[in-house]
Amino acid sequence: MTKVQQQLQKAGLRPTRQRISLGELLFDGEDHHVTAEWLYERAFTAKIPVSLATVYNTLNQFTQAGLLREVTVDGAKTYFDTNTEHHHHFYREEDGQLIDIEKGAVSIANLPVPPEGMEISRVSLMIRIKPKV
Amino acid sequence: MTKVQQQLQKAGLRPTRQRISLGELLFDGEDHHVTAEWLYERAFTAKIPVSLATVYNTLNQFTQAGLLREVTVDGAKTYFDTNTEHHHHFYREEDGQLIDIEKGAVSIANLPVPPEGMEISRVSLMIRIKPKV
DNA sequence: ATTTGTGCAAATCGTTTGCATCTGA
DNA sequence: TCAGATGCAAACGATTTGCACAAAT
Repeated sequence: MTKVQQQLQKAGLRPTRQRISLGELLFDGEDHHVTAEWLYERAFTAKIPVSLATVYNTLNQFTQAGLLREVTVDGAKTYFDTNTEHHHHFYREEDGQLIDIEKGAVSIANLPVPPEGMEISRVSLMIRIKPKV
Repeated sequence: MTKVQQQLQKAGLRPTRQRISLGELLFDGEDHHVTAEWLYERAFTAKIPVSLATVYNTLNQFTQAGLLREVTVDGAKTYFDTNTEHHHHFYREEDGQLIDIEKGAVSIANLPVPPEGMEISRVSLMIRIKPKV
């Protein structure tokens, strides 16, 4: 039983062909920031027969299971980050790529107090970058 | 000539009925975070005949002209902020409302250095909040 | 008179869903 | 066996666009 299969099992997800295959593409030890579309194409070139709908479903399930973290950028696309630790991103405006910011490379001083009766759920910092002129 | 008309003129936008009306709704001295849909309904109840497409177009033009600032939150909706100064937001997860964070209430220590050949274009901090349990 | 804006409906994009069919435990 | 997963195509919601008509300079 592969590592991916174990992860799926622990998450209560049936280790089906497509979930295992997609899992293998995603969890190869590196950090990835993928869109559904990207993963779909990647699977296609890897000769893994899977539909786009299933890729979406699978990404959402993986996210629910805590295997991925959803990152929303501009409007449009949603990224899924294989690095599920809390961290921030650079966002390259030219091509829409996300780049991790090393944990600890930034710190936010004196977080503002949330309004009465509210508590902070998540803090996200996004640094948009563009080519120097 | 009203204030809004002057703003439009300065921005090189023809002061048409709908632009003036929408401008009046937006720039009433308070800060607003509006969605196209919201403004459309607001205009409707204010008996301003305008189509949703025109609301979108107008918001985009105002944004280009620097009269508004676009704020993207989750996926889906885009907000337009009448406060065009650089500032951050609380985001209420329960109802999707944006709340300004007073300028100077937060500070980000040691911003990370962008990758080679890149420069920072914009830094945005979004603090998601939820009701205390 | 010319240029620019507006309204409508159709088009687009990313994403989700309904449903019949398959598949893993 | 049989709940749960997959594929497809159709449904979706937010936003944009093409084009005929209307209004501003």
